[in-house]
Amino acid sequence: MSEERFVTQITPKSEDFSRWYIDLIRRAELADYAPMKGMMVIRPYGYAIWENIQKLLDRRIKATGHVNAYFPVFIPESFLRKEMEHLKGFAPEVAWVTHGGDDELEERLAVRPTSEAIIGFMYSKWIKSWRDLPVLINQWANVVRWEKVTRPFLRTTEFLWQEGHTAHETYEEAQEETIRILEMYREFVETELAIPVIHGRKTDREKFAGALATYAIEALMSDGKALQMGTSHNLGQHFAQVFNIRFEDRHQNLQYVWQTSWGVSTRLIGALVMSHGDDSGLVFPPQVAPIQIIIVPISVGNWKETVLPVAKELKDSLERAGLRVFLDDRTEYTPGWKFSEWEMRGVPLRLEIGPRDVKNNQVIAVRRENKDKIALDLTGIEQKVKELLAEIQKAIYEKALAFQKENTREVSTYEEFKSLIEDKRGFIKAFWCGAEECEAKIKEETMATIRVIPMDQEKGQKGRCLYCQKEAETVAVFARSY
RNA sequence: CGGGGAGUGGCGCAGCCUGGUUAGCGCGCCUGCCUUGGGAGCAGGAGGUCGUCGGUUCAAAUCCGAUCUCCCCGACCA
Repeated sequence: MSEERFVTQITPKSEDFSRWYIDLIRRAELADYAPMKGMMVIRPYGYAIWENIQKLLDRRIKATGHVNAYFPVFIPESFLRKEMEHLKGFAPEVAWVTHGGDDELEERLAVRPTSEAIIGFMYSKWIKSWRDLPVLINQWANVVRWEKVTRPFLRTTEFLWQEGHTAHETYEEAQEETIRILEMYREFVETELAIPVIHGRKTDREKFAGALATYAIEALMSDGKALQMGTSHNLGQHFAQVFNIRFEDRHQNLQYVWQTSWGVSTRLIGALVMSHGDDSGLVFPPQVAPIQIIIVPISVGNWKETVLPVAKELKDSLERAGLRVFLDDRTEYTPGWKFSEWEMRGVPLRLEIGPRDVKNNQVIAVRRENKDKIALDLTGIEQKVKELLAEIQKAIYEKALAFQKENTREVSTYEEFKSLIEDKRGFIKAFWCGAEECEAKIKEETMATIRVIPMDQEKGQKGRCLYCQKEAETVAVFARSY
């Protein structure tokens, strides 16, 4: 029954990818449109994923010495204006508060598009000595950017994220932090979200407004387009100079601090959908799945007396083992209906239990990602289920990795590049001379951009620039992107 | 922001061109019976100021204008 489609309200992925994406998000109740342009409601089933992401990432943020705090949602216009390069980057998408009640404000307030400015201001008050450094603060918050084109999770007017903001004594320390976080994001996304990424530096054209350098993790969605999943910026002393964040160093010299900032957002949820989902619906990796195990009792005969008590006991014991379990004992739906429904919602493992299974002291386990069925003995099932979930997590990652590898290609000629980007998309590795002009022309002619310049470049490699044919030493990864 | 398409019970649509009593259909929902190992069946039932505002008309889902929202393709964008 592998090719049968039980869920008919969702456009098949192969037919229309973006329609599939939107249908799925709404049908699976991850999110729904709000009545204001570009805004959405993250529904409980979707928010549960965010909570799992928060929990798993926050743990890592704290483990690397950071602490959480919260800064204001409003930022005075003059603060943003202090840093023109930064403001220019954001100006078109800033939402402004002009009135408090009926009274016009003396100064407009920006609804934060990001918090460098307000945090920079506060840091200037808090940091006086090298003994105050480093400052390692993270905040979980919402931000607003008035985007023209919006899509649920991928780009919405308001979104949730975490933003880390650190201040250091030296450039080297700040750079180390920038890379440490990039690596933390890479490990987090690959381990917990089961999405393989490439990581590297952004070109000047693509970097954060006001940063010295921006690094990013990028993943390939299953339609062959790239999605930026997290960024880490070395801000240098730019904001320190603007907001006068100075400290007296170990040799009694007054110096500007070196800063970083970094973030990931609810876009990660969109990435989960687009990386792992299939024609039957969502596929969630167990680590972040809102429900890891769905128990479906097979309702035949006097199942309420025979099957249901065993199912309840199974649920309790799995919950005691620390698993997220839901027992679907609704009588108004048939087992078959429930199978399809929970597959659509991406639950990684289904346990079916009927009278025959009760008799045999077993359950039928069905994996979401490959639909394999196996019988599991009820005795000691907690351990077996945990192992199975770990296997599923790994299998989902391996599948995505295989896809990424298949769709990462190297080219040497521009003709080859153009035809690949048109038919197959995916990541394309090619030499680039470093000129912004070549980058711009390629984008104009093919809609592909440089996603990152990978960290792991071979030393001393030489080739010719994809566009201008001049000698080049840098390989860049190109793709069409979201 | 430019070009194109679309808004009709919860969802998917028909009706609109050519205005005319009661706005249909499928799915879903409710009640009952019967069923339940891959989205069961039968019977009965509820639910819509046709996105919103205004105009034309004796009469507007239908014609005209404005506006909001969504989708697609571009431009823009950490």
